[in-house]
Amino acid sequence: MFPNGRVTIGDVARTAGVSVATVSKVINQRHGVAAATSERVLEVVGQLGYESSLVARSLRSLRTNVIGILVAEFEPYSTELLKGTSAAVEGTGYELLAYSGSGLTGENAGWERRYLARLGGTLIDGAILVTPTVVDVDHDIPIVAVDPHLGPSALPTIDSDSLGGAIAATEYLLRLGHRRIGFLGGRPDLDSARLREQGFRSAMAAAGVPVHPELMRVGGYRPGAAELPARELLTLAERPTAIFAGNDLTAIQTMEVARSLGLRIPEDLSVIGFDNVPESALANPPLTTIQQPIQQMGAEAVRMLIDLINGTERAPHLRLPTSLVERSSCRAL
Amino acid sequence: MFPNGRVTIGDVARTAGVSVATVSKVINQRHGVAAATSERVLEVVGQLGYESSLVARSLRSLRTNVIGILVAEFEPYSTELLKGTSAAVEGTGYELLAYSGSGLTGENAGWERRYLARLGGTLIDGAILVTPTVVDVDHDIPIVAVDPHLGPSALPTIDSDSLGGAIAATEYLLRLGHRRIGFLGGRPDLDSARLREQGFRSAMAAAGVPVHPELMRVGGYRPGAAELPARELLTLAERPTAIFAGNDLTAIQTMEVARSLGLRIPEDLSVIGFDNVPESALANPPLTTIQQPIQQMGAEAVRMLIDLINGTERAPHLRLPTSLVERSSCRAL
DNA sequence: ATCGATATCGATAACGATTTCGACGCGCTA
DNA sequence: TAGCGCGTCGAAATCGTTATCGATATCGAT
Repeated sequence: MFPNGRVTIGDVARTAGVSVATVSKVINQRHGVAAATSERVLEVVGQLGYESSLVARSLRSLRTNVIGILVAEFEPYSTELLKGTSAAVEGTGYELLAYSGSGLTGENAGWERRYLARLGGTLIDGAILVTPTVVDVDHDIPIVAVDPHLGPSALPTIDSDSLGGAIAATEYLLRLGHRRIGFLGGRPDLDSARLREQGFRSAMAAAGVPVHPELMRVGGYRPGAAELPARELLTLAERPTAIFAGNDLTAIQTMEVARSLGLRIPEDLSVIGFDNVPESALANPPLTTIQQPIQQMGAEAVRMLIDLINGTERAPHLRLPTSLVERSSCRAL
Repeated sequence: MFPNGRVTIGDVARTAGVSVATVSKVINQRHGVAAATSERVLEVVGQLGYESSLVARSLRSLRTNVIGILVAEFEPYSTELLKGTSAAVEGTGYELLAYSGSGLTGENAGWERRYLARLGGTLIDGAILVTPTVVDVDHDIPIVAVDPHLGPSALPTIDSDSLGGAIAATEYLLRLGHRRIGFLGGRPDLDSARLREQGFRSAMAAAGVPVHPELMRVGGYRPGAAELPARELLTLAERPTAIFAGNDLTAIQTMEVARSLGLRIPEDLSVIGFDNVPESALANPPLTTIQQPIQQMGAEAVRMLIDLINGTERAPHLRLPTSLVERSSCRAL
């Protein structure tokens, strides 16, 4: 019926015998249009199956009722977060748009800035940044950071008690009799990674156990990034009896490397992770780890962001508790 | 520096002392601009940190190098799929945009059509529809359906061997000695749900075991939707000794209902699911289920879609195998 | 009958980008 | 010297929508 395939506001206007402007008003429920006209327009809209283009709309106007969540890639942590945000957005009138770039890895830090710019004037009314590589962005729109970058953040943030969790994990290994404990850190630019290392060190110090520099490695949070340091750690002349990994992905990779080296878990090596993503229960053996309430963090991020959009003020920082979940990857020495 | 906060192509043009058109040509590497000019423009682009707006660009032109994946909500199945697509998109030059609406539930079938329209002329070059509620859409852009709707689909589709998987699940329960087996179906408009029921029936028939109509219920795939039918099934005068659930979410809910009714699993009731999402291993007890290669399905969807966009032809239907994974939710009678 | 207040409506300018096409300068040839 | 072709560049149209604001119609009051 229409040459383009797409039916535009112009088509509706022509069919209904009114102007484009009037149709726009009807759609957006602005006042200043007669009830009869409005009804006629709405009928045509229904007949033609017109839907206003999000792209064109967002180019012109300010509100889109869409909130964006920016992740580097969809790995277990960010998808867990996505589940939480998805559930929380239900019934709020907002829609969720998740954006992930390819090749946004390691070297090109600050990609969120570029993406926020690319998303343009406002495809989105606000954004959630997951494990951002920046501490600040031009506040064109409200932004909430989950698991924020190092340093005093200008952004409202949500994280979990990494310090306490790391202490709990370390004390757990200590209690099992381990003394030679390897530490496989996370993305070094993340506040959470620093706190986890700090928690590890302080728990070790409190127990009077020295930490050997050779046992401190950095794994990064990306899938694949932990393989090399894990291998280095496990082929040391004097191998650690336990490894505390900065996140579950790293821990799972460590177990794979260990197995490829002929080590049995937990008999020859204990491994503890951090996050408690669902995959950890699938690992072989099931991973003992520190749980973060990831989905809840996502939900809180949404609530905070919407409050920010609406101008309702709220505490700009929220820290949720962590807890130990014991499975089968650790054993007393 | 710039009133708007955002730096536009116009700002770049003005600063570089050229026209907007020239800047556009430089950005898009069109020929017809002198090397010296090009260099100067690129320098200004760098200085100002200009990024072209995806919104404005997509309004005017055809390609965006973004592919969209439309899901009703981010539950375990669709997020698993997301992981697969995310990994597959890496290195292809495409970016991934996941869109989920709120309140897109049950009653408003055909929401994909509206969304595809809303996404406009082309914010995206192609789309992946996950468990769509429609069998067909206006092919404005290439589209691939994962776990498609009932009926002969005009769309290229990807699914897994639901029939074979359901037969395997049923035979497994039969082998354990169960005869009175309840079936908790999935979204009835999905081809996979129909095939799973069909597989169940045919395996039962092959074993000469009658299926009682009172033991056939429909759960739906949504979180929360299975509670009522599960309760009905478990409070029957003559309770089933085993339940085959149409997907893992349903199975997990069934186990929760069972526990709330004081039933122990697997002592009093065996439960088997379908999908093998990571959450199933976290369930209590860990769920025995039929595995679909969900992430692989996502990866194949991306490959197929990109081939479609590029015009490279490919088989329009792909079916991946399923397999049984035994955990602890089933027991011999 | 005329005026002015109030509703209703539409022409038009943005929004930020891409693309077409004509203008311009320059060197070369007839 | 006039004409032609070529390489560069920019003015302007366009995409679909919303916001502004002037134009028209309606109607009660004087």
